[in-house]
Amino acid sequence: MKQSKLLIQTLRETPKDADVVSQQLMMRAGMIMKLAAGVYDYLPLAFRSIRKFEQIVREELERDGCQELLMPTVQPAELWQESGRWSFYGKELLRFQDRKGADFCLGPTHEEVITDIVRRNVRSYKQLPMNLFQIQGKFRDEIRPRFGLMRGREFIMKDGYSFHVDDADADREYWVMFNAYKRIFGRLGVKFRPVEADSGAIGGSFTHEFHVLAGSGEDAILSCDSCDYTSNIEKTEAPCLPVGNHGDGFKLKRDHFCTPGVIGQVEQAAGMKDATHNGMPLAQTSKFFLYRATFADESSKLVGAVLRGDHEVNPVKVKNLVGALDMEMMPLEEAEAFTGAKSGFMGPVDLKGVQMLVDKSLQGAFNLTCGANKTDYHHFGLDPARDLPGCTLADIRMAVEGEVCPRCGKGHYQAFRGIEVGQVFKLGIKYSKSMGCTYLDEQGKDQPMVMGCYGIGITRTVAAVVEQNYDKDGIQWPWPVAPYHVHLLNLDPSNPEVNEVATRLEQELEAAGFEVLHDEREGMSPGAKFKDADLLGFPLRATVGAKGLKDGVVELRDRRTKEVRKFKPEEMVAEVSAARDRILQELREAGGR
RNA sequence: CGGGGCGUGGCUCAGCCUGGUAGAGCGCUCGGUUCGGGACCGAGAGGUCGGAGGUUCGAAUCCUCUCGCCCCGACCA
Repeated sequence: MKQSKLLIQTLRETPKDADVVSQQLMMRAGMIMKLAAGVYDYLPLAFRSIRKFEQIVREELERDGCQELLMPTVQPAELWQESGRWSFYGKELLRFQDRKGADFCLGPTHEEVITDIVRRNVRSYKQLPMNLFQIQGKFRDEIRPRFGLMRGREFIMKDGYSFHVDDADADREYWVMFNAYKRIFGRLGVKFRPVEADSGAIGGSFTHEFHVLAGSGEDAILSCDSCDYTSNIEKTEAPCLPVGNHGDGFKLKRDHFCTPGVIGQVEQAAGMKDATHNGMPLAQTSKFFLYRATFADESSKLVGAVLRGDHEVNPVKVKNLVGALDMEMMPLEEAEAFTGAKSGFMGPVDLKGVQMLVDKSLQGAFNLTCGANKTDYHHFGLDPARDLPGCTLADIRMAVEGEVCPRCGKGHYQAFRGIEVGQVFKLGIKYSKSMGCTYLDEQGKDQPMVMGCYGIGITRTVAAVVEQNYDKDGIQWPWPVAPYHVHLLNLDPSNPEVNEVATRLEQELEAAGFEVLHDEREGMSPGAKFKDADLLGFPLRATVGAKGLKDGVVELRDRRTKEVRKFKPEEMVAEVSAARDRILQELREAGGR
């Protein structure tokens, strides 16, 4: 490919609204352009990388017998009403009407459509299992799109769905997909981790997210340094860390103390072992949160969470524990009206109609302090077991880096940041049941199919690859998803000899199966071409110039190691092949973990 | 949704406070000199100053409304 004909405009300056590295570099490299908030053009170079990654995904999924199909982006409301999600899916679902006033939406995901397809085409257990996938544009009207391709509103996704006769077979397929995903991300040569994740209240089954590790990742991951327990912090099991009870084992009766000004000092207070404040010992504080949880049947209830003062509540755990569909903190004014105390003096005692959850690190604790639900007063001597009848003891806190892993009891949590690029999920019969996707079993009885779903964010993965592969000069594409393999720089295109050699090398390399971008643009200084080549970041850069040819040599440079080799033009194909083999070998060794 | 900021040529931005001929650098076109890490000279093309309304002799600039974009927040009871 001749670069003079390529649709590309590299930028010397960073566009001002690009806030993450992948977005900055891909915009500067002329790969993507922003069309609207969270909506991007994928220009030819980016599209090549996208297509290459899609191809990897296809190959690995087809190895496991998955079938590719393509569903429409526009979906009728009826299907969503059938599954019940038309009303539950929030504002992320972009809805609109056609000229007749019929409701439609842009598909953010395709459970409804695929379930409809399968229920109309599959009747017998003999046809199962079946695993179908598509690669397609999705639209989710995010509250706040950001981070370029990593959190766009429109993006390309691989979504796959499997259908099974029973739970056991769905579980089997889950692990088949789990391993397929490990191969897929392994082939990219990026550092990634499969991560145990929150599966939400529905189904309650297990799920893994696949994360590409990158400092700019939106998700926090904790990984045990001894066993292989790795999980999203939303889900990470927190070890039980009981407080030593204050008061030498004397269980005090609960009483309240005037403590004006003790607000928002829980953290500090908890750190001061023997400190007192207005006569109130602060060694053992508790903190308290009030939530309103809403459920699938549109009912709602109040939920209270009680934790050690120095611990952080994990709202996802609280939400799942009560089985809520959605949960939010009670607005301050409402909470003040409900408890009768100003912020800083609310507490869990004697609140009616509140499901009370107590973090398990408070098991056996007594003599705790807590808000007294009376402004300027705190209780001292709180004993959850005694004072909070009907409370549930559970893990509701956020685990923290460095804590002992409760799974193996030996290792400690290490923290990572990750970009979620894939997820495998067991759906169960949520959709097949509500939408009547059934099969006839061997007894001729109607049974709902058990489903699994499997997603990979294609465009997000490509961005994540960039997040993990760049230096100050530009991108460093891993071979498998590089837009081109070789950037052939023709430094003197007006020099007939140089031009002849460069053109011949382009043809030879392409004949040998390499993808070559030949920079034969005229009137550009060598420096400018080098800068552009670094920015675009193809794995290999071949240089042909008058200066080199005078000595009978051309050059090959590795974008990553910056190693340069000089040799005769006729050795180019062999040199590129050798470099490719070496790069792919290193990639295999680095792949996976 | 709450708070803050920004909309001026393809990109980065100045001009606005204090109203009076729309600017710079990069990029683009043409000519020339250069030519191994973003060269230089000269000549050009390209802008309803996001949009609407208002104030004024006169608005990129002041006022009102509106649209778009960006950032922060939306867990410490």
